[in-house]
Amino acid sequence: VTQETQPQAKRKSRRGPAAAPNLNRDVIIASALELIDEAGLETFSLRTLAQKLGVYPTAVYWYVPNRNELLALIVTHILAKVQVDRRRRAWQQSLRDLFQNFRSAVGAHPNAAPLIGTALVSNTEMSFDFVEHLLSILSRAGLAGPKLVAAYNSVVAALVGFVAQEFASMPKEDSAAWQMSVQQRLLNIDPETYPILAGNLRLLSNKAFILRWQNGTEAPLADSYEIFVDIIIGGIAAIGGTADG
Amino acid sequence: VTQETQPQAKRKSRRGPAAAPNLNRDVIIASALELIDEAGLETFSLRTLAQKLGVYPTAVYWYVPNRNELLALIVTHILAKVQVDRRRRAWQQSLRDLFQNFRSAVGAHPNAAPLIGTALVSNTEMSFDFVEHLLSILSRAGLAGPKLVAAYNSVVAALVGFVAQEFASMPKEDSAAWQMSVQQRLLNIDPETYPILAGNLRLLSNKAFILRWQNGTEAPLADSYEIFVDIIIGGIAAIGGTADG
DNA sequence: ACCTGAACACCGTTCAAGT
DNA sequence: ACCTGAACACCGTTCAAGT
Repeated sequence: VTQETQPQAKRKSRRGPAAAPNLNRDVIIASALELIDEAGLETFSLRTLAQKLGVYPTAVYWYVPNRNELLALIVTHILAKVQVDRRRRAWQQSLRDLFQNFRSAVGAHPNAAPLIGTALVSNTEMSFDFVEHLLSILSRAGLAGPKLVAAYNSVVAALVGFVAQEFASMPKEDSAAWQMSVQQRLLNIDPETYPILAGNLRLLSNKAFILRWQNGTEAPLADSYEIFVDIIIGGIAAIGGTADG
Repeated sequence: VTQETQPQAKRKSRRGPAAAPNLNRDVIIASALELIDEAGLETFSLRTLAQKLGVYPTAVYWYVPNRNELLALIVTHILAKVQVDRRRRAWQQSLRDLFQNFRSAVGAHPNAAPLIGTALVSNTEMSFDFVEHLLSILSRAGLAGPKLVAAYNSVVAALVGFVAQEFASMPKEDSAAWQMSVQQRLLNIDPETYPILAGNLRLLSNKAFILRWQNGTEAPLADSYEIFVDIIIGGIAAIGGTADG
């Protein structure tokens, strides 16, 4: 039953034996990301990737140590699009741009969003350019010492937290029945026990975490994100000034 | 070769045939969480869970529709510990408590932290108590309309973003070689190209995202978290006041 | 150096069958 | 109602072998 998984036959039938695979890391990463973009993370496997590449599954192991490392490489690839522009402007504007760039980069590959939250955290491949850029912004905000560290962690947490959740795939996004049930539960809320929720139901429905049935691809949270950035900037400004931690 | 996976024999040999499994949702969730706490998410499977329960893997399906739903139930179980206290105090203090409670709840099961980021987002099982509680805090902060929605999203993003990352497991936490390599890379940083990073290396090493080699279990980010909460509170106060969105 | 090919030890999930 | 038991269609990863 291994006949179906013989990629060589496919490749030869298409291009003839002269068409060497010419595999390499970039091709693997690009193909993997295409698969994830098209079909999502759940269906992604090294075997479907190999099939797309016209290669045996084990061939990938020549360029990538294992599946997890491949996923980390994909995250690096996605976040490489987060430009670090060195124009000297107000730190608020620089931070605003960073937030927008980050959201754009992740939003370009929403199906890969769940990877950001876990893989960025300790990405050795991640260039220090990002780190230095963020630190310089916060320094310009008047932060130093422990407050600088805390603000750095805060911004990273904020970036990842919002965007990863915004584009996180809903459990059964395709199921109309599930979407209906979420909406039904919201409509049946008791205004006595949940007055504020009931009073703002129209504003919150499908526009707030936990209370939505579509993710950022179909129902973007751009407005909330801008205010989110305002909150972070305002908060940093509030703790700034005295730089003694 | 299915002899090894016959749990009935084990059960009988221990307790005799009278010892019925008495399976139910709570037992399954508790056992699953124990396995995750002990061995991590990577090794967790419905088959190891069934083995622990002394039951065939398929028996679990009587109580849980599938693996993903089980993981969602586990998240709900963990976050149920986030107490909603209805004492009327300054909104700042209520928000501070919420952040601390959330971090404690997730920190009690760090290996399950990656689940929080993706599963909370659309958890239908999640009680509306949490939502109403957060909305009431933000109302007391003077927010209404679109700003209320945005602040709600911001707090959820902040809660999940920081804590999920703080407790996210490092790629090869057990590997001393990997830890050394991270530290080496940091020590070899060029102070010319990365002046701020180099100048704050001692403060940042193992205490900042991307620049650490241990997660929150071994190297908690409690100090950063407190300042993070200050930033969020300060930012909400800054956008508050005028409640017209 | 780079890829094939077979094999190992797993998975989640289904379905029919038992009790 | 609740669980067994077998089976299906997958996985990631290893290792030896080819070229």
